[in-house]
Amino acid sequence: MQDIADKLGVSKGTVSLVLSGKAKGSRVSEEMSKKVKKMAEELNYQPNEIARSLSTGITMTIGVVVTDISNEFFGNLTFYIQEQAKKYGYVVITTNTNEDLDEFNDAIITLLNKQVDGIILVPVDKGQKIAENIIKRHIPLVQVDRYYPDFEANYIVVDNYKVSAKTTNHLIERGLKRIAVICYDINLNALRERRQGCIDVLKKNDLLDLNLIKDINYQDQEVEIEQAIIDLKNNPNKVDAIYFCSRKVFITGVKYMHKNSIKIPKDMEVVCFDKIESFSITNIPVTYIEQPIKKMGEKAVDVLMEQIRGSKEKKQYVFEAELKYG
Amino acid sequence: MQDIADKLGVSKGTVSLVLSGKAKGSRVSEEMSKKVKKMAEELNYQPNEIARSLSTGITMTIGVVVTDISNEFFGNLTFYIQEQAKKYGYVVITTNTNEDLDEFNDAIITLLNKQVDGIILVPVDKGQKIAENIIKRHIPLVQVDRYYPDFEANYIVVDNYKVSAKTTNHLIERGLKRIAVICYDINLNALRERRQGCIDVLKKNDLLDLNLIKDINYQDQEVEIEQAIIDLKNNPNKVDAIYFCSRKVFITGVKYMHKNSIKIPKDMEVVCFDKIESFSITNIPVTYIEQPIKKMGEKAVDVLMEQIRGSKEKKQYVFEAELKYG
DNA sequence: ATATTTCGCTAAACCGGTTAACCGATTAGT
DNA sequence: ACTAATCGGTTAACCGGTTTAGCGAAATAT
Repeated sequence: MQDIADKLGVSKGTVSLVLSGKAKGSRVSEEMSKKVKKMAEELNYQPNEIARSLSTGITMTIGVVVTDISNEFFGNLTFYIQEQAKKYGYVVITTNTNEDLDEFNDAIITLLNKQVDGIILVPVDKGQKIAENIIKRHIPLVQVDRYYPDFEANYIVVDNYKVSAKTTNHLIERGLKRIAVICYDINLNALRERRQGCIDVLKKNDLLDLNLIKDINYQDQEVEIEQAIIDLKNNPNKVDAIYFCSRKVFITGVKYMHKNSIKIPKDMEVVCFDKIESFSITNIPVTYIEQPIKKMGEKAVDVLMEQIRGSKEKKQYVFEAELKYG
Repeated sequence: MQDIADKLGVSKGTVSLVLSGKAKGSRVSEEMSKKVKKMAEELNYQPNEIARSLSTGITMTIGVVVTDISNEFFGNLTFYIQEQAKKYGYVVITTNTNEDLDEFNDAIITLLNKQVDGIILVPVDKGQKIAENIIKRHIPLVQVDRYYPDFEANYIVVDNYKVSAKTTNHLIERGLKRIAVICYDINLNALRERRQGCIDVLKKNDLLDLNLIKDINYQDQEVEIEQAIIDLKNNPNKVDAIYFCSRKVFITGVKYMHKNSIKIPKDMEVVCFDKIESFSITNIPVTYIEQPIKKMGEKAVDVLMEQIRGSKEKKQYVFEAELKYG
């Protein structure tokens, strides 16, 4: 910028005004604007956005904190967030928590120090205190997929309870009676509601058998899920269906059903919370719940942008997930 | 920082030395260090990394440019890159090209202006000129998955030709004779080599039938893949197997095989380049090629870090992919 | 003709850190 | 006892932009 100014015999300020588009307010002559732009082109000037950020306090960067970007659900969510952010001229820094509190903390501290303009995050169990630091720093924040109940912040989620209840009802109407639920024991509303939605409907229909409700620890899921499957297989009364509360438990669960020669759907039917791209390559029938991932990602960015632009209004969206019959 | 200095009646420089850990060189007394740190704690001081970056010219940020982060392969790759970068204290900005040249260009310009310390990218067809801008700016660069042939830059890839040839040989040994190949028409070595590896082996065994080699346009893949499947089904001489050159063609292809009632493996066998997580939920047997994604991601970061730290030596790694029998 | 605006641009402070040069007071060396 | 090195810190320039206040000249108003 100084180079351009020197070559043209003008001041750095003038160059800045032209190049940042603030010359319009009739502050700089058309003629000078042209000259500056031409010289910038010639010298192949590339702005240093770090300097700009320091000066303006705006980094045009948002932080995204998800559980695990290699997970199909979060990969898709992040993709749509990125594409939408791009429309606003924003760039995103993504980080993974692996459902771990320390990693969640590190991610947030890093993002805050990097001076991101806003953060979209997937809450981690017991992480509310940590998330509050974001609010304290007055950085806009949007929660997706889950949210902390008594936390005054934006969120975008689906109605997990409702769709789980609906799904369970659907299974019961089809004549299935002994329905198992396999769900992470993570104490976050999204998972809790999926589990509870089933349980409540089962109870109402007098079909609840607590032996069929399996809670899985995220870190030990491989072994615990296999054990759950074996348990269900050995249950004296035949189990009719298994409701898997997320795609990861589903994949692992079905793997062990195959391994233990449980035939789908002959022996048991399966339901998966989340659509999996490769359902289309498998020939087992699976009932699944499809979340509007694209809408969620885009809305998360839209809400975040409103907040970045100064809105103080808290937005809390609950989308409907769709039940698809396999 | 100035606040801390004022409260303590010392200079900003001293505070900086302490907080940035450069006080060790016996430049600042232990006593003063303690006081500064304590005060920093009390005031809940959080460094502004943007300011630091402007001053040092180091952003501790790397850029990653992939085709599409929601794709399982790139999602995994990005995940391992992020985890490895974290170990170096680095953060990553990810962007998607969707295999589009303009988006590739935008991504790179954005990253450069954001002053990233290095870039890991998945090349896009015809993008070499664009990628050269990175070199011109003296920003370290590592290509993954593919690379531009006459481009003096680092890369991390697998031996696509070799494993494709090996796979084809394996199919032939098993008695399969009419082997089809479905591959994107993208003019990048990775895809070309996968295709050519098959073709060469088929030719050598006098089994090559060009009608069975299908080239797919990335943007129109849905229709073109379906057409290819129908073509193969209607081929007067039964086709024994289809080699799909990437996971996305595979998923789409198998979907249309189901739709057109082609039984796997009875009617045709299938081979997929890339492992898919949900192979485990499907009961069709699939031979697949597993790339060492984790190693590739980690190595990409390691090489990039070497370059960031000043190494001028170009590193070019070719890993072996593994053939897995379904 | 003089006062007031407007125009087009410059000067300089500022964002929040880093760091090289420097400086006075001790300590060490001969 | 005099010089040199070390210690513990300060000062101020610098990174590369943005932005406000201001200034001389030209245009307009009175």
